[in-house]
Parts: sequence; C-alpha cells; structure tokens
Amino acid sequence: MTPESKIQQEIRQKKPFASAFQEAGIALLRTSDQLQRRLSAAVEPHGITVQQFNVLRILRGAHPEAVPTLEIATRMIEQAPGITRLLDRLEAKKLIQRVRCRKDRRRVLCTISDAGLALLGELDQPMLATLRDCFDSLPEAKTRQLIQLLDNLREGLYRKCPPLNPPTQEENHS
Amino acid sequence: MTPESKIQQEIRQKKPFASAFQEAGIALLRTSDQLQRRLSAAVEPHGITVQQFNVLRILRGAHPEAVPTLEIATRMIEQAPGITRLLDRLEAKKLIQRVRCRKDRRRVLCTISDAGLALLGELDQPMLATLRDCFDSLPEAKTRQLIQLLDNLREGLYRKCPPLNPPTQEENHS
DNA sequence: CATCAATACTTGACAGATCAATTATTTACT
DNA sequence: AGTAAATAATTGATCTGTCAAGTATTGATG
Repeated sequence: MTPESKIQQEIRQKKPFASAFQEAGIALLRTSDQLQRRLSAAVEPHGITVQQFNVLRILRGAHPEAVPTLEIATRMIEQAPGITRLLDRLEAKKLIQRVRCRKDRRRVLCTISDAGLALLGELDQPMLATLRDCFDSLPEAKTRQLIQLLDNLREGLYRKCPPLNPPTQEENHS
Repeated sequence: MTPESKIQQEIRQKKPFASAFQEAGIALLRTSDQLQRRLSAAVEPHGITVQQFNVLRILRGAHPEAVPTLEIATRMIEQAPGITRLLDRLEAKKLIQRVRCRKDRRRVLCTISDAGLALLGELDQPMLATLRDCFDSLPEAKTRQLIQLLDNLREGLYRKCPPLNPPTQEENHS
C-alpha cells in the first residue's frame, strides 16, 4: 500500500514505471506545466503571457540598448519560433518599439517602451513572490541540487541536438 | 570568468540570479521545454502530438474498459482544459471511439480503437528510446534524486492550489 | 415530484504556436 | 562589378490552447 510513486498516483497510472527515466520525464513535464500555470496566473491579469513577460525582461536587461529580433529569440527561456508575431502583439500593446537597423537593414531593433518598463515595474514583485512561493517547500540546498541535475540533463540533451543559442556576434547600433 | 550558471549562459543573461529559486524556475521551464520538443519530434511524424499520445496511452491502460472524458483530463500529465477538442481530433483520425454512457447520459465514454492501438505499437519503442536518450547523461541515482526533488516541489505547489485530480469515483460501465 | 444545484461535457470566439515558403539585404567569391 | 549563398525577418496556412458561456442530465431537497 506504499504510494510507490507520486506521479503514478497523480496521473492514476496502474502499472509502476519500468525505469527511472520514464518517471523522471513525466515528473519533469508535469512539474513544469504546473509552475507555468502559476506564473501565467500572475501575469495574465495584466494582459500579457509568460513568454511576453520574458521578452520584456530581456529588453529591459538591454535597455536603453535595442535588441534585434532573432537575438531575442535566442535568449528566450522557451523556444519561440513565432517570435515575430510575439513582438507584433507587444508592439500592438505599445509595450515595445521596433525600428529597422540602419547599419544592417535586414535587422529590426526592439526596445522596451516606458509603458513596458512601467508594466514590468508592477509585475516584478508579484512574479518574484509567486516563484518564491512555488519553491518554498524546497530548501535552498535542494533547490541548488535541482538546478545542477537540470543543468546536467540539458547538457545531455544539447549533445544530441543543440538549442538555437549560437554565441552572440558583434554589437548593434541603431 | 567561471561560468557561474549554465542557464545564465544559455539565455545570455548579464546579471547573476539573485536567488536559487529564480534560477531553478528558469532551469525547470527551459529543460522541460527542450524535453517536450524532443518528444514532439518523435511523435509528430506519425501525425499526433505529445498530448494526443498521452491520451492514447491512458486509454490503452484502461483497454478494453472505456474512460469518460473528464477522467481522461484528470489523468493527463499536462492539464488540458481543451480535452473535448483533443478527443475530437483523435476521433477524427479514427484513433479512438466515443459513445454516450447509458447509465449516466451526461458522460461520454472513450475507447482506443484498433488503429489507435496499432499506432501506439509503432510509437512505443521510439518514444522510450527518445526518453532514454534524453536521460542518458544522467546516471540512475541522479535520476531518482531528480524525481524526488520534483515530487517535493509539486507537493509544495499543490498545498497552495491543488491540481484537478480529485480521487476517482466509482467504476463505469457502458 | 418539482425545483435547484451540481455534474459532464460542448461550443464559440479568439489568442497563440508551428512550419514552410517568401522577401529584403548583406556577405563572399569569382 | 555580378552572382550565389547566407542572414534576418515576415507572412500564410493551419493547428492547438484557453476561457467563458451554454446544454443536457442527474442528484438532492423540501
């Protein structure tokens, strides 16, 4: 009658997992999904998604420098093949501005607007608090362990098929 | 010049993370996204998504018993508020069948079809292999550690806001 | 046994993701 | 200089996700 496995209970799976990596995969996907939803709940009342929030943070990190579209894509936490339209939506909401780069007219440089900065200002505390809340059952030592294990895992993933983060090239100027 | 933090490099973030939980949150979302993409790549050639695969596995687990729609929803790895349409798509592909329950005509009972079972038969090995590949940089002991940490984390998440997995009620019969 | 609440979905409307072209511009080569 | 290849982004088509509101059916109560 021992629980055997937490996720097995959670998803009401009858048969136990044959191997640890199967259980770990499921646990990873599920835990991440739950975290994602809590973060969404924190930003959605303000009319943006977690991905959009992520873009705004990237742009604030560079502010007052601008960042070209595909640079943003490589800095995203989750891959975003639809980066153009993601930026379209942020621009429509006046949270960012875009201008074509003069030196390289293929590029489009993105900058966070004052409204964008203001929105981030409102969201910083709630987001931090939400994340802290999510992790407060995990002591710091364990949190660091988790980071290590996830890093280790990603390293393995990248060996077979690297993500789209090529080393950044030269700086840009409008 | 020490790397300081892996994800910090990966997403080219300038400032180091203020707290471990921030880094862990990002690492979790990113790792899960990468895993998700690899699993997608394995099932998409066969015309289904990871979520659809998940539904088929749930139905195979119950086969030849049928499972009502919302029961499926509670057993999903990732929450799926759009379960009806997810099932619509599977039904359109003839991978499942749906019939209204006679005892409780509000319910719709879902069963995996022979075509669905056949598809799963084709996908079982590739999916297992993909997952094994993803985890082969992580020794089993570490994998088990990861499971524990994720379980620990989810438990904390659920204390504040439980997922939609209420304890299953009585059995169903067509 | 009539009514009210709860349950189990379903539907509509719309935002977001993904892939495969396509366009514009720049770089590399002859 | 002139052309090919590479780069940066955009667009169209199509699918999936999400929320709120709606329908049908059942259970619970007076």
